[in-house]
Amino acid sequence: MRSPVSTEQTLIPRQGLHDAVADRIREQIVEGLLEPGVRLNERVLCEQMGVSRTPMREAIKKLAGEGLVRLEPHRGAVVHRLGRDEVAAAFEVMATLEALSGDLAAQRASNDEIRTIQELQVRMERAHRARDLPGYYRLNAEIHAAINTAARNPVLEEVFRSVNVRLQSLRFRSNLDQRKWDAAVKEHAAIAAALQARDGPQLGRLLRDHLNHKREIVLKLMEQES
Amino acid sequence: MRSPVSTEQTLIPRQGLHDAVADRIREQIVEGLLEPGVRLNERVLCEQMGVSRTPMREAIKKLAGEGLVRLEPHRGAVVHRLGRDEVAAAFEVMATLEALSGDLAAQRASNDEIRTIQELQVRMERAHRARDLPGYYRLNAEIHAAINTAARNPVLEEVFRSVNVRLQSLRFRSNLDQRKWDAAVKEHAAIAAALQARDGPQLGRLLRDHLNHKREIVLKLMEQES
DNA sequence: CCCCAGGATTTTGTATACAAAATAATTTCA
DNA sequence: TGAAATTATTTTGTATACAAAATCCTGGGG
Repeated sequence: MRSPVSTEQTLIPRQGLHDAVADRIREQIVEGLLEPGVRLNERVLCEQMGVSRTPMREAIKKLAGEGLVRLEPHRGAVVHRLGRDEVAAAFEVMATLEALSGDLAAQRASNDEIRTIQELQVRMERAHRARDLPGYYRLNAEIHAAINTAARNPVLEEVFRSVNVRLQSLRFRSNLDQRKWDAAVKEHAAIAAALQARDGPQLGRLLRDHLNHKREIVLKLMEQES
Repeated sequence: MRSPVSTEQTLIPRQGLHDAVADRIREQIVEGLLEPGVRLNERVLCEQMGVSRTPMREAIKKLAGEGLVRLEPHRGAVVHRLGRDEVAAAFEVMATLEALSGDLAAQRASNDEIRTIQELQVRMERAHRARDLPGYYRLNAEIHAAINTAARNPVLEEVFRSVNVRLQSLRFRSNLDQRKWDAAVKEHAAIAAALQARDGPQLGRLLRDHLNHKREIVLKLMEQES
């Protein structure tokens, strides 16, 4: 299924079993292993992960706060199902947050950060030419995250991640067609250029449009599937 | 073992003790009863509220997810202290979210909602003339919440509340001077007018500016106090 | 054959018990 | 006397136990 987890066990300081368990479940939700609508059975999950119910329940409360699961009184937690309207709503918010992120990043990014992002852009274009979709997605996410970091606004960063997590379970399966893919890469080139020029308003506009296009693509895909 | 819990048990449908406890603690933090920096002692809080540690800990995890407290491994939770930078960051995000909220509300609000907001505006102006600061704050918050609801974007609404909660502990003590107050009311009149005209972009701009002014006021007050 | 009533079983919600880490207190030695 | 070390106490972290609600299963009646 997946090579040993290797990496991120010690990178980010965990706060105990709560967080480790929450991370595991979140991963399973985002990757689709836990599908929307299914109920989280505490006993089963506890046995799977070899922990008791106390940290498990605390983890589930955390995920509920993130909006990944919904709590039903006396009936446990179910994986939240994103409807068309909610996806549209989330993208509306994301578009605005990305625009702010870009605007701020253009003002505040260090030259080093800009250089790094340009480099990521080059590597992403390379992945695009190689038709390496997973690599493209990874680099794409890294670029957006880097811009976000360069915006020097921890609240924005946190809110951004919070909304983004819910959408990630969708994008995983959105293998877009070639034309849309080419267009997205083109948009990213313009984004990189605006950042290089430190043109905040322009970068904001481009990112907003970029996200709006992404929204349309995802919504189309959702309607196809249903 | 313990005297009956008395108050507010049935107002809002709670999901169990977790949420009830979380609401109580959140209230105490927002109202300043639990000051920034203090450590939450589980035993003490449990005795105060007459519950066991299990729901208490779940509640604290929830508050940590909301950013109101910070979890320190093996040392418990401390009430998060908002520094100048973080307040500025939060207002930057809020300004953008309010702008989006206004833009969407202008497009999507029902005539009924607009009427209701105009009415709130009238009552707020009345509170202003009467120098009724608490009433003013309450109506002010109601107007912003109403605009937010009219925007018909549940994700935005949730994110908005999430960021707003952290700032509420500040605004409580920000009794502004008369001139600033007058200016804010004037801004609100323009906001109400733009909503009436359903001018989304204009309403967005006004709300963004309004929040930016609020930010300056709050930052000034913070610097005075320190 | 379907539906529903009622008890058995599972599952969540809450409380308590035990283990490990951190804090506080006390003793010992320079 | 003062500081370090060691022990005692408190506090958090985790596991288990018990209560109440919900689900499941079975049997009876229409």
